[in-house]
Amino acid sequence: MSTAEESAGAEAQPWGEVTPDAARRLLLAAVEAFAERGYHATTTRDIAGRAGMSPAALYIHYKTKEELLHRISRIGHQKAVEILRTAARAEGSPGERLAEAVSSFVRWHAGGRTTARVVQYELDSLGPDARAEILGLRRQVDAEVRGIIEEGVRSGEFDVIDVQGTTLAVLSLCIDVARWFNVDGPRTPEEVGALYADLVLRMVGARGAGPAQR
Amino acid sequence: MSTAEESAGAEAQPWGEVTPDAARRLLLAAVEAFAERGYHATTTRDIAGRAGMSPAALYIHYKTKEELLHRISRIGHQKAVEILRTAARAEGSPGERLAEAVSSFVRWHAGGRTTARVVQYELDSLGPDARAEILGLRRQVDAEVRGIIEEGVRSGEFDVIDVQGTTLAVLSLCIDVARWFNVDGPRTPEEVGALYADLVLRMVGARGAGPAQR
DNA sequence: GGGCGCGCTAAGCGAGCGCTCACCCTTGCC
DNA sequence: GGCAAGGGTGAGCGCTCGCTTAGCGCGCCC
Repeated sequence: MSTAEESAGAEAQPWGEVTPDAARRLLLAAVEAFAERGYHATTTRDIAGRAGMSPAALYIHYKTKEELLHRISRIGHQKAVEILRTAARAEGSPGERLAEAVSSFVRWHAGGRTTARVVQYELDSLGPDARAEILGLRRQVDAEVRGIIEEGVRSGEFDVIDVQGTTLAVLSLCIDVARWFNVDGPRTPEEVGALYADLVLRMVGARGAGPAQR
Repeated sequence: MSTAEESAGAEAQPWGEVTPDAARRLLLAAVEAFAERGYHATTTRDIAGRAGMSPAALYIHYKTKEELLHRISRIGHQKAVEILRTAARAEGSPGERLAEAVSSFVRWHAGGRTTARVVQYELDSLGPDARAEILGLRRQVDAEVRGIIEEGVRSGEFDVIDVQGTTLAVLSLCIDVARWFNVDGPRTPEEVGALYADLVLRMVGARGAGPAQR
């Protein structure tokens, strides 16, 4: 599996596990291109060009253009699950863990916006088999967040009627960051993460949430 | 055909203003196709086929494939502005108007998911001029929601630190409904609208929000 | 009732697509 | 030095794309 050099917040080398160096450069170029123009509008010539290689070089490392997207999507989703799982299994109250889950998840979507865009918005471009595999990872993402919220409800710290609907809304809020976040905009990923953590605590009716209590 | 799906959202005649009948049929076919596969993955032959016409017929009513997207995007954004403006200018407290704005906006995204998908996610497929025009409409959307929140803050009914950031989050939450909503899923557009209105009132710290008080 | 214009189609153009293939370099092992 | 192996390239295949053009049928006005 992955090396244990993981620390919260900092993605050291996101694509370090892609082993032949040329394959990693191609994958990185594909992430950029897919995020910028979308999967279908990206040509294999464009990907190879960004990686400084000829169009044919792509097919030495990947069978098809779709395999590139599949690999990107799988690695990205695994990273998402890992981020949420780390926050969910940390110590602290459900409110603290939910805040940490949301803020780190948002930081990932804002800071690695190119990757997150591909991961979250190009799912439909995958074939049926690949999509089915990725949907399994998405269910894990949902389960981690739902778990924290359920715990908070059980302990009385949260006040939520529709747990599944609220889980969906929380994830939806985080994921949509990848659509609108602008690196040149006025907010840093950290600021958005903090704002969103506060908003989510309010959504679940966490005792002590909001600025009025300070 | 699929015109029946529009009835749930109570949109009377969504594309009534598109005047030559064949042009409207082509536009409707394009909305379906763009929503299903994305703009770049949709062929002009597919659009014409869905409308029951030959590929060349498209170019009698539209100069290019992009003009179709532009028209759809403009009409859709105008509808979005209209929905929010109606709610913003209604009578009632800021909380009541914000709840109505969110629930009707969400109902539109869920009930007319095909249209909303194209409107919200295919903006980047437009050329620079068309995109600039649409971005103007988006600023109006933002201004309507921000206006309600500012009013609630001024009157003391809401408790919000970052008005612009919260506005962004509220709109983001509504818009992302178009990504995940499933017509065959367990929730109706009305249910999602009601849930989201409640969540948003909690986000702005509205006095009296949340189920505990009900 | 003949000419005209409108809405539409069949056929096809040039371009660019995903992908393949024959061949060329380097590298490392004997 | 001989040579196999594998990463890389230039050229190009078959195909489909967005879009164009020549022409057809038919309602309408004089």
